[in-house]
Amino acid sequence: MSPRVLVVDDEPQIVRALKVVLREAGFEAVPAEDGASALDLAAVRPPEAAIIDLVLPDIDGIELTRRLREWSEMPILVLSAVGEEGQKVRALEAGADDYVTKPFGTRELVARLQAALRRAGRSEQEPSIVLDRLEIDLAARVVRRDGEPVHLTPIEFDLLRALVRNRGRLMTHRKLLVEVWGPEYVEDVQPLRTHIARLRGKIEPQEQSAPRFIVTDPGVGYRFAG
Amino acid sequence: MSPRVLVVDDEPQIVRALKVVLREAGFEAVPAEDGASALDLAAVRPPEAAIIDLVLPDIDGIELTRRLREWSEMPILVLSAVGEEGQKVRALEAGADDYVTKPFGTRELVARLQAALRRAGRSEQEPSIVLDRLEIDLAARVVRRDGEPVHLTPIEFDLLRALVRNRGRLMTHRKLLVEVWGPEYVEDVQPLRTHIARLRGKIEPQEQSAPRFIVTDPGVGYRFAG
DNA sequence: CAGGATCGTCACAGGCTCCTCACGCTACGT
DNA sequence: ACGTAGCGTGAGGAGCCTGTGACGATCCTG
Repeated sequence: MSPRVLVVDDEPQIVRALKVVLREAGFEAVPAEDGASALDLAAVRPPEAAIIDLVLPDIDGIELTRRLREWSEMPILVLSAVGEEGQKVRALEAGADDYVTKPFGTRELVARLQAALRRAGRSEQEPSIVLDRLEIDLAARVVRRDGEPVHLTPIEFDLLRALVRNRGRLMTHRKLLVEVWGPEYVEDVQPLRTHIARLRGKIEPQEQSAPRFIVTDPGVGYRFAG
Repeated sequence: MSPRVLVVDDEPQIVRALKVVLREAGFEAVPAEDGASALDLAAVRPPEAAIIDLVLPDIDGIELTRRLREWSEMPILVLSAVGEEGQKVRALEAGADDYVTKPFGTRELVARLQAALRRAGRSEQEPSIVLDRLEIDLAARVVRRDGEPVHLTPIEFDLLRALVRNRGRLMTHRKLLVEVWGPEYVEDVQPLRTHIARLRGKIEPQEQSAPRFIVTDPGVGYRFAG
């Protein structure tokens, strides 16, 4: 079952274009041509996300955003034509998750939609993990060892989070570098090593011995033992 | 024990549908088919919340809302058919927490119900916190140090509240800026720093030392030590 | 066994974030 | 008009985070 995306726009060609784009990206577009029918559709069978044009025949996109936000936390993207950028702040205040100016690339739109969905799914509830005497609360960004809070630097925590989110699975150097530093740092393996070392020094139970949590996979990457 | 929700409606099919939906969402539905029996049921064993149809055999939903409000602060959702939107204001004035127009999606209804319960749980009792010699009463918007009231400016108090509501957890610069200043100020970290400094000056026990309450997480944000 | 590749560790220097403080602006009440 | 409260801004300095490069250890391979 592909995720449903409510598309609210009164220009048929835009709706048609979005339908195609979304289908290719694995979404099902649910079209609505004005605010009232959008609210009805969303009420009867709430979609996973919504793309809303700023200008609609009845109420404007911002008002529609506000109405949906009254009861739903679904990701909402607002579309606008050029020259309407001034509305951006108001749209975000009303609860929109992102604001896209026409003309937009279809790939950009899909990317933004997926990013919003990822954020929504993630904020739900990050897992809190306890093993041995190590305690990791990703949401609170807190790590404890033997009950005592351990201070981690930003990179150290992001690294640990990337590993823990995929615990049991192998994380290649490449994946870790992209996730923590960004795509342009794919080559810089040495800093990664250094930070892994520092992280181990803070969370591994005993010095001078085989790591319990962060295991090295020589030539490939690291994995968090879950 | 799942929370009990009073469902007042004289149409058996609606009641049956709501029963199923609520059970799936972790609630127990307590059905009543008219206002009189609803009042009886609520009096005998008060539910956590109520969903009331606008049209009932004896008294109307608004009157029932008013009667319940005389002694209860439970969240109340009023249902109405299309064309009855004019009643919305009256329902809210009578003390309803939300107003849902049929046809409604089951997930929307549940979302609104949960939102209302969240609001109720929050306003009911904003945590009043005492640690060391600091006392914070969020509901009363009062802060004391050693029993003496401390004056906080609006921004300072909102900042403290955002931190205290999430105490123990890290609040990123971004989150604090959105919560206190609004989404359009996401970038303005320096003012945040300044106000944190002023706030610390007013509530931290000793000058010239490591903060006891508002702890800095370098590169990420702040957290309130709870 | 020899060579090479990968990895862990360490000290260090640069840079960035943060705190503090003084100042100017605005809104508001006297 | 004047004073005050609340707020944002910028400079300056301290402290911490981070990347770097070198070195030794380990493992694999030929």
